[in-house]
Amino acid sequence: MERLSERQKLILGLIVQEYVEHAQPVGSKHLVDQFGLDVSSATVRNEMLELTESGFLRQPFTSAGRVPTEEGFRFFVGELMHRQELPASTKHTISHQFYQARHEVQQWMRLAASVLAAQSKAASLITTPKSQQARFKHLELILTAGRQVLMVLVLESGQVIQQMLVLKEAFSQEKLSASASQLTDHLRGATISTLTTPPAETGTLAEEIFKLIKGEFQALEQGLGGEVYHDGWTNVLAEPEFSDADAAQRALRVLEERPLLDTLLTQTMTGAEIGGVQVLIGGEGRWEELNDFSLVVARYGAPEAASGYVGVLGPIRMSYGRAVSAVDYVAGLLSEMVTESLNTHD
Amino acid sequence: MERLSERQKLILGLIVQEYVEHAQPVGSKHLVDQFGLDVSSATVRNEMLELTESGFLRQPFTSAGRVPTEEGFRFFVGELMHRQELPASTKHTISHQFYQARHEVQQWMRLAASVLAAQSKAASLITTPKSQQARFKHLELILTAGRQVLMVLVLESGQVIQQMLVLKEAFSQEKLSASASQLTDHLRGATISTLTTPPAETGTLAEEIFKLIKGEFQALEQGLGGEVYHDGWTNVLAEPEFSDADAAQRALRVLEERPLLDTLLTQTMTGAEIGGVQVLIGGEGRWEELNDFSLVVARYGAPEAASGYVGVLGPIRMSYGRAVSAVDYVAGLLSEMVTESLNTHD
DNA sequence: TTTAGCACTCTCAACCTTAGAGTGCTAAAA
DNA sequence: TTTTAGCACTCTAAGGTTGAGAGTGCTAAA
Repeated sequence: MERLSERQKLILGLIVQEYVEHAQPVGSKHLVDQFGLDVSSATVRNEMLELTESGFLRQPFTSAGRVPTEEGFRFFVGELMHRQELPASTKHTISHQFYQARHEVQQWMRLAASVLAAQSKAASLITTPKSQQARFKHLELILTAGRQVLMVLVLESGQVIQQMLVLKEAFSQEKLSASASQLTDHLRGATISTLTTPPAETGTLAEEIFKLIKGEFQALEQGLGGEVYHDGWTNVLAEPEFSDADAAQRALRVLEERPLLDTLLTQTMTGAEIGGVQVLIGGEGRWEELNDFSLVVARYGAPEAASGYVGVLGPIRMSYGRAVSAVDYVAGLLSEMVTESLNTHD
Repeated sequence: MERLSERQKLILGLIVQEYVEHAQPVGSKHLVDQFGLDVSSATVRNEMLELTESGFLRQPFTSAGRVPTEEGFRFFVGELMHRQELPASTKHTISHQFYQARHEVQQWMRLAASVLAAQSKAASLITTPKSQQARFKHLELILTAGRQVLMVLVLESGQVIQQMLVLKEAFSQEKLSASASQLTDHLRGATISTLTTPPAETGTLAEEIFKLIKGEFQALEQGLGGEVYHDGWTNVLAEPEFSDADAAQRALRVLEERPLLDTLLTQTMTGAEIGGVQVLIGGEGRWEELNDFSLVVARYGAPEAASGYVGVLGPIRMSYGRAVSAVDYVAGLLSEMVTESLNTHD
């Protein structure tokens, strides 16, 4: 891939900008008129020809204007784009809302989905924070009936896991509470790796519960079972690229086929730091569900504790500047929320 | 509205059946050929003319076949439809899956959404069970830092509410546990109406917590804060009536605009018993979001305890026989789950 | 290296035409 | 009285044609 001249970069950038706004091929004359370039349309045409040969632009048909290719968008995002920060007043309002919702994870999630959809004008996707490194904090056992017990497991991340158990034999509430408090003392701060030695002799109630907790931790480790919050699909269906029913279906498949979303996220985010925003443009040839679409994702959370993904799905000609900063900002807020709830639970 | 002859009912029924299957206007000749009627197409035409005049059928244009009107579908659902029960083997598989998911409300919900979408071939919508009449069961207070405390509130419905509190002054974990167990004893089985007398002298920790619990119950009473699980939008986007982007948008609005869904549900279901399936066809003139769409809803849960809504959204020409029995069956299963979790928690 | 000029290509919208489906009506048949 | 055959009529959907216009690539001059 040859090096682009400054003028070529300028023209590519303007074409992306115009195309993002109007969803229509951009012609050389239009470009000169619109931006008052001090070269003629013929010159622009020559540059466009080169950009086309380099693979950054293409013509939908012989005599239409140019449209950026996936490659073109990728170059734009990588080198040309400048972030469009949210206005300070908007940020202020948003963070205030988050502050008010600080007690309820559900509420952050909904709020984050809604804010992100509104700011990026695309569809937002957010996974619940999941303890990569679940740390034990507290255990309660509540007798329900006979051998049935409700186990409430509190993690340091603030996550509460409830699980109905059927024990091998019946115990009184006193016995259960005693075991729970014994285990709470013994396991405080334990992670999956330090969760190897049972706290008591084999065959006891405590050992039985211990095994169940361990199972729960293992399931958590695999990242199974999180919810996906989302919003803004109506935004995105208004875009012309979704007027094709098939396109809309492909996009929604990302939401409804959980394994697809999981591989999409893990493969896109391998190697990315928490806080780093990744942009997946047009499926990169590997994900045909994302043809014509792009995904802007970040990971949020507290390293080594709990983290989730937050992202935006929109047409390939989405406003990346806005999407990236919106995702980044929301990811930052969510990270704060997670960290805060982590600290206050210590 | 005049009375329909048996033959008119037959013809209306067949037209609905054909239209549901092929999404295209049904002509008189086609009807005779397809079903081997022992009258001529001319006779059928005469009947169709009357049905059109009565408002049950309409012609999209002068010389197309007939399409059922909303009124026609309503008559069909009310008087002609016979339910298409799920095969016993399918039911068996489904109830087995529910049994395995019985411990986790999240999992029922996901499972129910997925099953319902698959069986009805439409989009499913399920609200989490909400305690109409929240009954107190158990309280835990877990010290986190300083004056910050995690309150875990368990309801008899099995619902667990977690809430971070900041107390007016700091207490030890022992003190908190004592208060929690005191309140648990005092409030066992209490509902919002019996939640009037504080358990202790004013100014104590217990009284402070009591007020918070009361606030929590009041929020619950208003039915605020439930999640909506859903699935099968990709099914429904494949239907021709959704190929129009605007139509797809209108349908998704039902999912994303929470107040819309709430009024839709409450207004449709007023007066309906738990277990009764309601069918809202084409918005009935009141809901323009539902033009061309129908909603099949039931309420599930345990009366006087916790209940939610389960329903299906599809094109107006959906297979009502299948949708109604699928919704009914899933509502029944969910009711069992709720009831069971209610009993085991007593 | 840039630009004016120009022939060329291709789409899109508008218009026309035609085939065919399905009707409603009429008058005869049952 | 009800049913049916026959038929003229209406309207759509699909296919084809046309012209305007947009935007190009090339050439040759600046």
